[in-house]
Amino acid sequence: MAKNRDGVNLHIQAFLAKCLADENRLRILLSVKEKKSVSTIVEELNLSQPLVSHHLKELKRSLLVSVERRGPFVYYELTDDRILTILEQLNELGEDLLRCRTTF
Amino acid sequence: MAKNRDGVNLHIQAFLAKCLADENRLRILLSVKEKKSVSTIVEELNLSQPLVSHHLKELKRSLLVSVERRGPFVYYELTDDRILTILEQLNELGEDLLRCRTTF
DNA sequence: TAACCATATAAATGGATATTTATGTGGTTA
DNA sequence: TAACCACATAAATATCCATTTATATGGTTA
Repeated sequence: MAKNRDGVNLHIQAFLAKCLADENRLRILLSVKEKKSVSTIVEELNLSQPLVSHHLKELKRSLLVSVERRGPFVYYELTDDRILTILEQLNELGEDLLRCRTTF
Repeated sequence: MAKNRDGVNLHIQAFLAKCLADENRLRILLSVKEKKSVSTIVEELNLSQPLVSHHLKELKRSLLVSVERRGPFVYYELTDDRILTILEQLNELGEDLLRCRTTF
């Protein structure tokens, strides 16, 4: 896999970051910390069903969520909790940056 | 500042993630780990000068880089090293996810 | 099989954003 | 001041992406 001199894969990073770059997708991602059906997510977040399906498809493509069909229901679940840690760090960093800015 | 029940600010997270969601912007971000002038970045990354300026403007807007003018030169530098840690974790997570997928 | 439910997909639309090309601005030096 | 350099900005374009609306698929139950 191609890496630059930092031993880091820009493509992977940008790809995953893209998944985190939309508020609705983030809400869905956080929502499936516990395994949920599509309709449950739709109700919980008050988003249209096709929109939720669309974002879930993206999240699945990024392997951040996994899918399981049970009868007519389809359940989605967060694949790896580390994404939550990363999000927390993004949040903390963002707030610190804002604090510094408004301090000066 | 508005937070959801996870004590987390979706807006900040999505905003910062957007900054990381473009490969060229990532390259620029990593490049200014050491303070550099615009022209240096342009040469180093082989990107057009307006494109680099454009992305630097975005990075500055996100407070991820800081600016300093010295004579005719303008120097940009990473504001906070924590973004590098976050990028490393994104990379590690991404590679692990890929590994799992190709394993099964 | 028909009707129904949950979800996925397609098509259409609007808005954002990456990139290029052209031009402006501000500092420096002759 | 004029010419020049470094950088920023504007305008134009093209691509991508979020969202909506409409429709299809696949499973269930009558």
